[in-house]
Amino acid sequence: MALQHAILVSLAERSATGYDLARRFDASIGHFWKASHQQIYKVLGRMESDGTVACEVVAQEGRPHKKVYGLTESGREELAAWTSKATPVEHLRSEFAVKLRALPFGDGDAIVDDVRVRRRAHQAQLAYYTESAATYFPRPDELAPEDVGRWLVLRGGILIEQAGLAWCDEILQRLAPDEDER
Amino acid sequence: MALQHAILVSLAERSATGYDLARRFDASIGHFWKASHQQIYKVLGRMESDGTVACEVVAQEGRPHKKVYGLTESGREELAAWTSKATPVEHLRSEFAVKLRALPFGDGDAIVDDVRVRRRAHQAQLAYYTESAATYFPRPDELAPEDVGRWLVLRGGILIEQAGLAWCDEILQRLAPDEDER
DNA sequence: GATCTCATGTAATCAGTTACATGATTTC
DNA sequence: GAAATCATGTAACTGATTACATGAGATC
Repeated sequence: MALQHAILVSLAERSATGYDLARRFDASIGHFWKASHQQIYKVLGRMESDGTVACEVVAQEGRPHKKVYGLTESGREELAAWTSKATPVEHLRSEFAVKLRALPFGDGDAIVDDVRVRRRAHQAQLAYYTESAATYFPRPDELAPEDVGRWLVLRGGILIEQAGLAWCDEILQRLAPDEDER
Repeated sequence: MALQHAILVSLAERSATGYDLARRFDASIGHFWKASHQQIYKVLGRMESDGTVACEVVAQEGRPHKKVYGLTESGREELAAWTSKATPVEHLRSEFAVKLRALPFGDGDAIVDDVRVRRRAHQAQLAYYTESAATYFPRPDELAPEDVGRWLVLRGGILIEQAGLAWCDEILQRLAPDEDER
């Protein structure tokens, strides 16, 4: 149940509505932890019962009312406690790797097409991270202490996407060596 | 429901009991797709109902009887059909990245310890893949066609672990620059 | 007139984890 | 005598996805 902790982190950075959180889990923090709005509302509800978050209902003109959530003291404690205990190393789970192993039993051309799609996705994501890094952290050697975490996360994204891209390139070189790697 | 497809691939390579599959999902294919024996038995049961696999009960002396599963014609078709349609690019999900973002709100020293544990895990996994590659594919330029998939999967493992290792090193350099990276 | 944004949820289902259960043989 | 290996499962629970639901205002 790590969505809970991801929400704690996000609310620690800034209070938000469920809707706001859903958007964050679609971008920024969402690049490393996806969550749908349904799931977020459910977990937020439980967290409110637990007392780690609390909300204030804000009425608006011409817009639905909204519930702005923020961390409680207990939420801040929970977050600190979570950082202080080790997170088990997650093993990777790659449907794509399974598919590669299915090469002798399946459709090679379709798999190559799939690799190309994947390659483009890695490329796009890498470009996005690289741009974000240049925009938000133009001087990585002079980071403010509160920015170090975000910077390191971005670096991780970049390294992982580069690895994914390199993998795709190796695969294409093997399976479709004569073709352009567009 | 991709465990189903992982099982199809594994049984296509060689018929097996649920127990055998559980061991494979603990090693080889398990490096890219983990599954417990409980889950495997459950899914195998469903696949038998669906008719993609069939089993033969084999009695043994001094050992429990066993059910040896293999692909049916329909299973082989299903596997081929699966390879022929694109697999959606899975987004990464990293509790570790979330934790890095929690740096300003938590226990920096504990997080550094966590990074060290992770670094060692990546190192061990990388060593394992590298050794496997050297043992099973000493001449990667002269691979038999049926080995290409397994080789490419191994390469992916190596690239991903290298990226993970590099990430850990960058993090440690930032957060604990004076200490030994043991 | 259609689609997008803001804003909240419920219900059903599926996938995965954890705990529980059994029992013989082989190795330390 | 204890632990590991072989071999099979059931049951309860948690986490995540998908489908369904509503409704106003803003933009194209």
